[in-house]
Amino acid sequence: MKAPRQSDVARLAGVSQSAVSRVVSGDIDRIPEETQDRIRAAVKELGYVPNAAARNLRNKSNRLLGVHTFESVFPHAREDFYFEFLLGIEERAEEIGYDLVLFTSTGTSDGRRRIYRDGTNRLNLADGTVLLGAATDREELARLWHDGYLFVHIGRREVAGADIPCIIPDYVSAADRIVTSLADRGHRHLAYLRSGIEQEAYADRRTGYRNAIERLGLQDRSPGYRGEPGLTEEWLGELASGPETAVVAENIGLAEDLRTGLAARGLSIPADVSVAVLEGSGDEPGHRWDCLVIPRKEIGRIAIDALVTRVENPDEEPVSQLVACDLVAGETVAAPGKKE
Amino acid sequence: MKAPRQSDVARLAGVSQSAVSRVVSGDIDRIPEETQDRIRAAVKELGYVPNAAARNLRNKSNRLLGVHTFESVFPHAREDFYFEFLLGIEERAEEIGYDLVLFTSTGTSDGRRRIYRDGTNRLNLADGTVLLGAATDREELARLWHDGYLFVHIGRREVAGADIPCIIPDYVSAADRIVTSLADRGHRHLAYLRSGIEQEAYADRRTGYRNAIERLGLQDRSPGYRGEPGLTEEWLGELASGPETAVVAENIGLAEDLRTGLAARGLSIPADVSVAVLEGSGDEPGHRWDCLVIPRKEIGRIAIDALVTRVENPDEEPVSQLVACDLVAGETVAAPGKKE
DNA sequence: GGCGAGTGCTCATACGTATGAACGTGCAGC
DNA sequence: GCTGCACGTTCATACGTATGAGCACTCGCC
Repeated sequence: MKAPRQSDVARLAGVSQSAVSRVVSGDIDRIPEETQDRIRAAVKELGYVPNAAARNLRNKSNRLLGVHTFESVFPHAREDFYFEFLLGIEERAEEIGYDLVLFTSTGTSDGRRRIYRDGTNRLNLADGTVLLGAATDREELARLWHDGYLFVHIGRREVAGADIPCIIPDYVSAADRIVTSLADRGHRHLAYLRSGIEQEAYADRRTGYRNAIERLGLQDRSPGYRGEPGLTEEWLGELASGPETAVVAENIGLAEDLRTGLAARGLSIPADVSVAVLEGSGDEPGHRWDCLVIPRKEIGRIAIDALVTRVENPDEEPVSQLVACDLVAGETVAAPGKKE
Repeated sequence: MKAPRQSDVARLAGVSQSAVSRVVSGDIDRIPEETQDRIRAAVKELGYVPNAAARNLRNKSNRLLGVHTFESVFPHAREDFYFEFLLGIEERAEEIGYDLVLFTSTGTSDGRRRIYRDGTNRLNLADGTVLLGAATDREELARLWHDGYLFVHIGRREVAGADIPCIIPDYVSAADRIVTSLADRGHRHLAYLRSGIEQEAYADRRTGYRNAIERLGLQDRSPGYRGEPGLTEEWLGELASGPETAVVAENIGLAEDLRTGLAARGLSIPADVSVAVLEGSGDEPGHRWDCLVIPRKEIGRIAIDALVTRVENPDEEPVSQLVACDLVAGETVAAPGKKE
């Protein structure tokens, strides 16, 4: 009942184990057709299948790529956040013949996931790993990098002293282009509605916004991208009474709040104020925001390719990649409204 | 730069490789605290992590569970079909400290996935595998079983000569209860709307339906569950002119078609005809069907538990499990209508 | 003092594969 | 007939781990 080995096949075919190994793994330069056939017949008869663990031990490659998130992979609240990335990851892995390991064994009781646990890094089971998720643990990332482990991260992550290879949605350019398109529509006075999130992706949004404002000589006064995060009454008041005709919001949640707040003041979108959002809106019901589109599936595919490149050329310097985000027109941007 | 091995740790700690092995794998009965500490310190200093392949080769166990579908795991059209199963699978795997391998390397150019490919069964990399999906390949399933590979299948699958261990949504009972509830509402003449799908899950629906009809002495005349599949004009005609006051449809698609067909004849649901569906309807927009609920997440969890039980007790007879489906009330069943 | 029972550790081996080196054989060329 | 060479095959080993068996030593007890 035990699985047959190469030596079993060899005995049946009347050859040595190494001959079998050569045939099953394709190193057949010096093995005549006839012997090959005999070996293949024996393989078939015994139902031999190679032992992956032994192969891996012998070689050093697994054709196994890891996927690690610091939260549950199949997510609950953040469903659309991960899902599309995974789509691309799976699709590309399948195309190039790699399997995927979902690291779920690293869960702790508090719902977070740790890579290192009692000193053990389970990730080393795979040839390399794609890391993703909002809740990245910087310390672990740094340690992983210092250990020389092969990985790429989806989304930009900066850690002092480490040069993390990332696949980065180009928020800088997207934010710039969104501001530019508002300017093209005639808006000269903008406001930026920021969240409380301090993360590279948000820093990039702010950079892109600021760049465009300065380059185009637009006005971003109060409330401004430098202000306090969140949507306060004070912020709304300034916006309502100020000259701003357009708002750029960091994410959909903020934009929704903004709509409510404006409505309470008798202002509507986009008649009075145009609003663009620096986040993909997906297919949520309700108004269609003017926003950017993160090509998540594409990014997943690129991440796999980048990882495999690293796996196959371990000595080359890792390199981060920018991925362009498209802009999508919605119903929330118009020419400057009556407010002006 | 190469990953440290137990022998490296051993040298540093001034002990033998086997002592290191004993400590890292917890066999410490006869190793004093002090030595353990020295070894652990060395482990930490070198950043030693066990080599999964070697462990697996030696042990035969990996703490790695496979997930194989015969279609793309992260699906496109069938999104909700797989997704909830995966949720449960991941959740449970995390709880019990196993990792998951998504077998994506087995894709063929035609979009299907094969387990066996040029004689190699990639699955044997994992300790065991959860198989799921509508497009199960019977032949591969049989071969897998005959090879003694450890797996469980989500959904009932029968293959001649093999006793496939399955986690089975109890469609028999659910269909029975749906008919019973229709009878309780006063319906005596029912019709069954069948799809063209010939699969165990549909056979079970039909069995449950027939059981209840017979047990309760109800009438299922034309068009009946034995009839031709699909919704034909003829079928509709018989229904419209016959005494039936309720229809049990095999799936949502059929039910939607039925609604359209009835409307064309001036009949509405549930005023004229009550309709219950033998499939979960999810959160689709539109009318809320009276239907059953497949506890997909729960089934995913159970599948993992069943698989792990098999992995840990390979000698025990594999056993299939039924999982009860709840019924959910919608807006499509009422007391027998004016038609009667 | 001799013996049994623990304690702390090491030795040696097996798991299944891949592969460079080596070996034997037959044949062509001088 | 000896050398060189291509061909077909096998030998031997390494990959990193786990573990039963075994060794050396100490302690307690009669």
